[in-house]
Amino acid sequence: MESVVVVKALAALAQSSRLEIFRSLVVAGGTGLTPSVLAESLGIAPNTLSFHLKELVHADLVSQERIGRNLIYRAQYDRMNAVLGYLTQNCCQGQACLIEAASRCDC
Amino acid sequence: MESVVVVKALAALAQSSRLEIFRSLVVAGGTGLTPSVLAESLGIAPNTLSFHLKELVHADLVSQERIGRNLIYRAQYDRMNAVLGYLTQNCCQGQACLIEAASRCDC
DNA sequence: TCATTATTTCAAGTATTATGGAAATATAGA
DNA sequence: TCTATATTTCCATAATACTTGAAATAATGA
Repeated sequence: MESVVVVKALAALAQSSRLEIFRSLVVAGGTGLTPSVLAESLGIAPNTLSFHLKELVHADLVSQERIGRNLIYRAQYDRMNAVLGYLTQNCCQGQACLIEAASRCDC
Repeated sequence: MESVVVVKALAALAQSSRLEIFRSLVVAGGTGLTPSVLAESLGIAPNTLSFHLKELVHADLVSQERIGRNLIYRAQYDRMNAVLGYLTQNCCQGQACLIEAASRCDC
């Protein structure tokens, strides 16, 4: 995974509204959530929410699917996992690491 | 772990120079690295490097120790792991998750 | 103490980002 | 087609962040 992509993903998550949005989507799982639901539950104005969702989609951390009048946003678990993995890669030059495992989601 | 702390940590990592610095420190492990070494190996001006290191220290992702004329910076693995864990917490409402493990470093 | 090396702080300029209001687009149903 | 709902886009403003050059601080050794 390229460092530029990782920076983009981290930047997308490094903002309180977006982190909340992403966390909501992670918890929601495969069902996903609509902007309306997110806007209401998080108390974010629809245009601001749209801006942040776009940011997350551009970072490939979230996917978008239209179903009728609604849009469904979902967390992209594989991309999230790749970003997490990047941070620990080659940790301690491979030595002294007891585990290389935890906090990955395989939904 | 509080969301504010996580945002701060993610913001600290969401910048190409800092991500490189942090990755170098993660790879270096317990030995740590001095600003001189980092500045040379990454090609970052010393004052710019200092700015970014401070950012990482403030986010608690990196620790600082003085040894004689040199400062030694080290990755804070526990904090990094906590941040990674935050992102996957309660993933998919607990259902359908095969593993809750990977990409954590236990140096 | 003085000079040197290591590192940080300060100030300033530019660029990027977040937010809000208003308007535009898309879809569905009457 | 008309209307309502859902969502996005556009624009302007305010705040924040990155980088650079110059100066300051810290620690060591001569």
